[in-house]
Amino acid sequence: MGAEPGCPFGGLHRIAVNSDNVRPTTVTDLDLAPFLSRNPLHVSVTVTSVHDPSHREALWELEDAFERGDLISVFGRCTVSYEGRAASDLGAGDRLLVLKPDGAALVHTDEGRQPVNWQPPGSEHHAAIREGRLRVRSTRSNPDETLTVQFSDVHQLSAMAVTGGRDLTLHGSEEDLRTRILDRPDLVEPGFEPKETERPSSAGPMDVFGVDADGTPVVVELKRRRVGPDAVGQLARYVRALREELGIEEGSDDDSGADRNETAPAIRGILVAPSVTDRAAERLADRGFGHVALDPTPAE
Amino acid sequence: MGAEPGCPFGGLHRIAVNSDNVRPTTVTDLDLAPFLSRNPLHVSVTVTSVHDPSHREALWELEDAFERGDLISVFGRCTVSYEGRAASDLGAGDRLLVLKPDGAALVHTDEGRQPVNWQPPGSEHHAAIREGRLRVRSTRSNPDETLTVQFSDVHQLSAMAVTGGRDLTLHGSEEDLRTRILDRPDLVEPGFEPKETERPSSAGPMDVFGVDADGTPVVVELKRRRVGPDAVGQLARYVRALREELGIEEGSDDDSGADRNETAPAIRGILVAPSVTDRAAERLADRGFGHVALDPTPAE
DNA sequence: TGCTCTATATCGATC
DNA sequence: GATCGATGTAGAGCA
Repeated sequence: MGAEPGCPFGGLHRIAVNSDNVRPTTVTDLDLAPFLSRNPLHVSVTVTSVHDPSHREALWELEDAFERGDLISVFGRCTVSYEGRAASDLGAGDRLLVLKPDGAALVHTDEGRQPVNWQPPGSEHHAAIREGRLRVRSTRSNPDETLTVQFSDVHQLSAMAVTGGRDLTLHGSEEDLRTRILDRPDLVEPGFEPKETERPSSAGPMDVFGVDADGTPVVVELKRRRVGPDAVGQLARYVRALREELGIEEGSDDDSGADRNETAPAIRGILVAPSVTDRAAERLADRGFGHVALDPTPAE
Repeated sequence: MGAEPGCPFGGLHRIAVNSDNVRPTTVTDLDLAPFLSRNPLHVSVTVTSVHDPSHREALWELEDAFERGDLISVFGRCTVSYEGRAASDLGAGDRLLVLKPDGAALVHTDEGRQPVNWQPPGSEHHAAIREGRLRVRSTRSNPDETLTVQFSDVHQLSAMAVTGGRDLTLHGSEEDLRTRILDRPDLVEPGFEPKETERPSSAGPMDVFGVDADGTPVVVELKRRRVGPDAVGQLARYVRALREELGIEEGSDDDSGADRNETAPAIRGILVAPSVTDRAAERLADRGFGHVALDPTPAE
């Protein structure tokens, strides 16, 4: 690249000064805009970036990025307020605001996997300058919710045109567990025969419905990980619904397990999960349900 | 600010050229490092930013930012793989990687509130150059999990030292609902008297325990929003546990509601929530429980 | 650490 | 749009 005498990089690149904070912005495109241009730094075809922009600059860049459908990242000092299903306020601090073209908005601090405030996809982003601050507002309806981020300082704003590559392949989900059991029903118990998946009932669809070696109906509930009492309740609802549907007399529902064998429920329930908590095990025993320890994917 | 003849901004600011992609990097600090320095753009005391850096530059900046405990944002083209409780792979594409000093890592595409891949806080970030790509790896134990992001191109890397402002005040939570009920027990029903919150039981702590106008024990389950059948099951567990604990004969647990009044349970259950689903309403009726429609915060 | 439960949960399928 | 169940749920509180 060519360098002029006394200013080695004065040729292709421009340096603009923000009047309010006297910081440089470098522009690498080739157009010869006026010297004190506020144009942003275009570092490549896909990324736009400005450093310590004035609110006005930041506003322009945001609106352009909205227009382009860019993925946007803003570092800055801001306050955040949310009002909707709940309401929250967050005092001034340095944070990262991420704005997505699908309407999602995320406010991240330096801690936590979860954003401290957010707005789900489908929201609408708007930017404006109000009372000397850059205000970014994201709103949605049903439910009506508003997220407002007010920047006193924008340290860094970047926007990238994102293309493709959204095809995540995930292994080890509950679906893998179902596949595994349908492939090898004996993993549930010898003689188990799956008849139907997602079989409808008044309590909702059950994961796997089948019969055991004796021909007794079996409801199987699948969980990809260690489960608590709620999963037992879910299985119980399916079993109860099926009993009602088939007009089968209910087994005793109390804790007098002495005559469990005599009053064995005409429909069995089996919970398939890697493991269960103590409380869940108790409830399984109360209900007369079985537990099969099984992972979504085979151990190595 | 002073401008030298022929190069108006050659004084305080340096422009460095990356040998591999011939793009400028501006440095605004005042130290007089060698001309072709690879130093990043320090736009303020708190933010570091580099544009289209070489992998080596990006690596240096990442390691410095890790050292400083910065909040980091990286735009670039990358592949992502995860292995742990489950496993996943994601092909090449433009994404945003956020690295937090508490160990959290987030990979965001242009869609969704949720990161496409992530690592929770407590993980350890490591960066390296492998096979011509910049590899950022985040690992944790218990469970053992690894997230690997491999950049073929880094478009933009920013890091910010984040300070303070983590005190979120949230209103409209279940705690608000509890406060509201303790303040005005008549909102549950006239004559209701709260006795205890978080009262322990073998099924876990119940939200509110009290007595009604007749002195009958009442278990109150609170939900801040519309609820499904799971909440009824939860309430039922508390009521059952309390019956057992107090040695009270169980009310009938089936659907023969004809003699509901005669065998009325000696312990009542009330679900307080803005509304309930149809299925939940059925189960409430089955169990003989009540429902009180109430919001966490009063309607305007 | 393990267990239980909440969440502005989010997300997808299904009706 | 409402409902229901899965999630690599995350996160908090407590034993």
